[in-house]
Amino acid sequence: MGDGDDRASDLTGQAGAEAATGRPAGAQPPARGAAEVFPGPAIAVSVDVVLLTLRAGQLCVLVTQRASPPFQDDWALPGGLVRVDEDLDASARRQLTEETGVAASGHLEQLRTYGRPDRDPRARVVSVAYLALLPNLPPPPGADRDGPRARWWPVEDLGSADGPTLAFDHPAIVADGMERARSKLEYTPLAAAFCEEPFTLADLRRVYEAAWGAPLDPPNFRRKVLSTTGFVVPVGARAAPRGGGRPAELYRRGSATALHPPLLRRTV
Amino acid sequence: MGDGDDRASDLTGQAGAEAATGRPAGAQPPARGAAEVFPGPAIAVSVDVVLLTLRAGQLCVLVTQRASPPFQDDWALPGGLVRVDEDLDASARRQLTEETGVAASGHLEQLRTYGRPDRDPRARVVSVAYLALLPNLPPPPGADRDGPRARWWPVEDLGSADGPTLAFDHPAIVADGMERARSKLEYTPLAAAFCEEPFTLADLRRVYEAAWGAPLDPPNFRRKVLSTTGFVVPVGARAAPRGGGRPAELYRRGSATALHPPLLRRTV
DNA sequence: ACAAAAGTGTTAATTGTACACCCATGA
DNA sequence: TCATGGGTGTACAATTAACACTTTTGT
Repeated sequence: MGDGDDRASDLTGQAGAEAATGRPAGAQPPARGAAEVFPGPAIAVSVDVVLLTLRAGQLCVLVTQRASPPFQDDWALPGGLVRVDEDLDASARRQLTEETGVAASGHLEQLRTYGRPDRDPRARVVSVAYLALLPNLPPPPGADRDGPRARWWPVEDLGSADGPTLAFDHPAIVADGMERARSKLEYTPLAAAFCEEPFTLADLRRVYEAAWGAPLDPPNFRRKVLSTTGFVVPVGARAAPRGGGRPAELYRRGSATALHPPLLRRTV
Repeated sequence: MGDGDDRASDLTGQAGAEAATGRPAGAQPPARGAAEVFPGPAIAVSVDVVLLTLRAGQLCVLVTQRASPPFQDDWALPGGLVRVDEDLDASARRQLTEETGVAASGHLEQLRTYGRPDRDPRARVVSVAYLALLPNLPPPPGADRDGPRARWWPVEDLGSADGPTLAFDHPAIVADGMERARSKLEYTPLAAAFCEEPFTLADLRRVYEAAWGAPLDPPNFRRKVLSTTGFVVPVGARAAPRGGGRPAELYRRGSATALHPPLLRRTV
């Protein structure tokens, strides 16, 4: 190992803390912050949340408009610095609620951590990205409040000219979040996270169709879903028909966490 | 949002930096470290690497024995602090090489980030875990050197009484790494990362059998693999037979990044 | 010649796909 | 009674799983 360069890089998970601080690592009260133990320039830790929902048959992502440089007027994911005593998951929920007023119920999972040294021009910031999925929310959350402007953008518009310009490395984060969501639809019952309970099988099918951009055969979809135990459970009631058509049966989310066999996309 | 609590938590990805520093965020040279921009207690960022390999038909993980508290004499994953100007991926490769002498070629991917506030008793450390897969390495890397003792442990022994005690939250990290590897075998050609080139289809099959703990039918496995374009490419030679039996054809890794259709485990 | 491992062939069972058809409702 | 969407039935295609059989080597 080393040829004299900083031993502090050896710390987490193994020996070496006492080399960095100059005293035995074990004989001290638990430190409250890393700065007390590891001197030198620090790295900030933040979370960013990719919140996806389904609105009018389109997959949409929540973004807020930046009020100041860098990337002024561009659009950014909700997020912010993690507090010293705060768990990462809790931080993601907090940022979502504080910044957009979205109740942080629903599905939330860690996506990936982004740490390119130049991803934020102001400082070294490592960001833990989260993926959140919610049913359609009646009000565009956080719009016309005095806080940052927040709005939904259809993911379809993200690359196009009339779409938003995303700040930082958020284009890559959103793309990764989309891909995660799309592929998790295949082998988990996650599609139901986009549906408000109770929902119909057509609601559920439209989630897949919006995410994959291809129509699915309703009869076969129905059989697939119902043959997977624990995907959905019937609620014993029917939806009010809207504009003709037989009323559909209603379901709620089941207890399954994985789909066997998976519900595979046709082409790739 | 806020009722007076720290606006600095609002920083990354949106407005608020100037609130934390007291000057415009855009009108300054790029900061070299977050500490200059965001005062207050810092969070340390580290990487930990779950390095898996196949030895004698058993899936093994590389761990080093801790020489000092906390968790003295327990076993820990190779890892350490990320440098201020260092990319996360580069840091993972560096730690692996410095600490265990393992050439960081081969597959390396980000696994997940672990950030429970109490996961390191010394300080708040957020750790970005990586998963590395390598073919069997002739010498137990880093063994009988003056550095930290490093050795392979069969993952089978991890839970048992005669197995190692893992430090910190490393049991969970290793478990997550195993599960990631096991499921990626299904839908990516990652199994070949465990094989030294050139390899036989029997070598490849043994990877699946070790990871999933169940035998696979050799004829059907062969057809599956060969029918997936880009999984493996024939090298045009035969292996030397070992102790009787027809010599097997040799292959090397192909260019495919995904398996369609996937190679699914029988039961779950 | 026999054992062992690689590789080929064949068949039955399972699963996926396409689409015809019936059901229940609003207009 | 027609249009619309929900739900059932069914035949065909594709894939998988199981295993018999042939090939090529070492002993």
